This record gives sequence, C-alpha cells and structure tokens, in this order.
Amino acid sequence: MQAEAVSEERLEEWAEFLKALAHPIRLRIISVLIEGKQCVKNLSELLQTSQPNVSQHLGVLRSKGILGCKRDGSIVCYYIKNERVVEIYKILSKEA
Amino acid sequence: MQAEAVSEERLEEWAEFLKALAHPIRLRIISVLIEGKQCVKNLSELLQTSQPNVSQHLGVLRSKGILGCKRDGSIVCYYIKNERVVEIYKILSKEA
DNA sequence: TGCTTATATTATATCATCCTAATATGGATA
DNA sequence: TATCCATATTAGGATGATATAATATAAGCA
Repeated sequence: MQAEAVSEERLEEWAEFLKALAHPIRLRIISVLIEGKQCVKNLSELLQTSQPNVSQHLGVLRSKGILGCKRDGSIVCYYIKNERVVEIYKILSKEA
Repeated sequence: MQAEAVSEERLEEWAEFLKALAHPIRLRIISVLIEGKQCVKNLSELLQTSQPNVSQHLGVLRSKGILGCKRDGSIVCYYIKNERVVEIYKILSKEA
C-alpha cells in the first residue's frame, strides 16, 4: 500500500515544528514541563540560563504552538500545549 | 514518579538528531525511503532537486546515523537505518 | 507615585545552515 | 586509455539562529 504524497506545505510545517524542538535548552524546557507547568523564573533557575535567553526560547516554542502560557499576576506559567512533543520526547528517551 | 534528569550530552545528541530531520527536503527523503530504498539519482528526480543538493542532504542524514547506504557498482542506494525516524514521521503524519 | 520583581523585547556580533556552481571521484564500458 | 554516468566534495555568498547586553513593559506593593 503506497502512502499518499505529503504536500510541500505540510513538510515545511513539520520542519518548523522539529526545528523548534531541535535545541538542547528547548528540549530541557520540554522535559521540565512534562513534569508540570512552570513559571519563567523557575525555568531560568532550573536550567541555569539567563532570564532573557529562557524567555526567547519559550517564545520560539510558543510561536509554534508547542507551549501555551497563562499570566497570573506578574507571573507567567508555561505548559505543554501540543501533546505530540510528549510523544516525540518519549521516543527520544527510550534509548537503545 | 519523577523522571530522571537527562544529561546535557544526551540533550545535545537529541537536538542534533532533530535538527537533521528539520528540513523539508530531508523529510521528503525520509518519506520516500520509508517506502523503500532508493539511489541518489532517483531521489534527485523524485524530489526535483539538484543532485549535489540531494547528496548534501543525504550526507547530513547519514552523518547522524539516520540513513545508511550501500554502493552497488556506480550506484549508491540509501535506506533508513535508524527506525526512530519512522516513529517520529508517523507521529507527524497522524495529523489532527 | 516611586520602587521592586517578573517577563518580554531589541540590537548586535558571531556562528551555522542553505543553495548554487564548479570540480572531483569512481565505476562501467567501448 | 578515453569517455560516460553516478555520486561526492568544495567554495561562495546569502540567509538564519544563537547568546549576551541593554532596555522596555507590566504587575504588585510601600
């Protein structure tokens, strides 16, 4: 059974999605958020990375619809919005 | 149950792996090779992409252990070596 | 209002990736 | 060996991604 050809647009979407994941800091962010939502400050401390840098990486993930966020007062909590990243993370984790 | 922290090295490996996949032409190559192995010329024609460009993209995928190749005379056949890319491709395919 | 904390944005320099064009390698065959 | 076909490599400029530093926004509180 021959698979249907995938459109160029779809491939570009997928590439953008994967590119957003393809960074050590962003993967670390995913791994933390899989355990539960976190605010920017906590992420910054957990990852030992500057706040602006974490914020930029969160922006990348948010802009691709991978993460969502919710402001609560002056604190912004990020969480995983696209469950496919969890599946992909699991595949990466189950190492040979 | 708390997941064990993933090492920085591991995260960098994963990022490299995902970065190798994160390109429309390389995803197209994967989609073709999922259907069966192919030589460079066929890939170049199927993707309507110049031979040197296809060769470069194949080199990227090969260098990350994603593809393997086998020379048969003057023809080189590429095939999927790391089955994880098939799983990831499936996750991308089963679109909402 | 002024101050502090939390987060986001912008600018910039550096480094990586991309495609194209040109060239090189390597096997087959006349 | 000369030539052809298949593939790989290299060099180039263009574009994109990155981290840092500096600055901006925005909420809470004295």
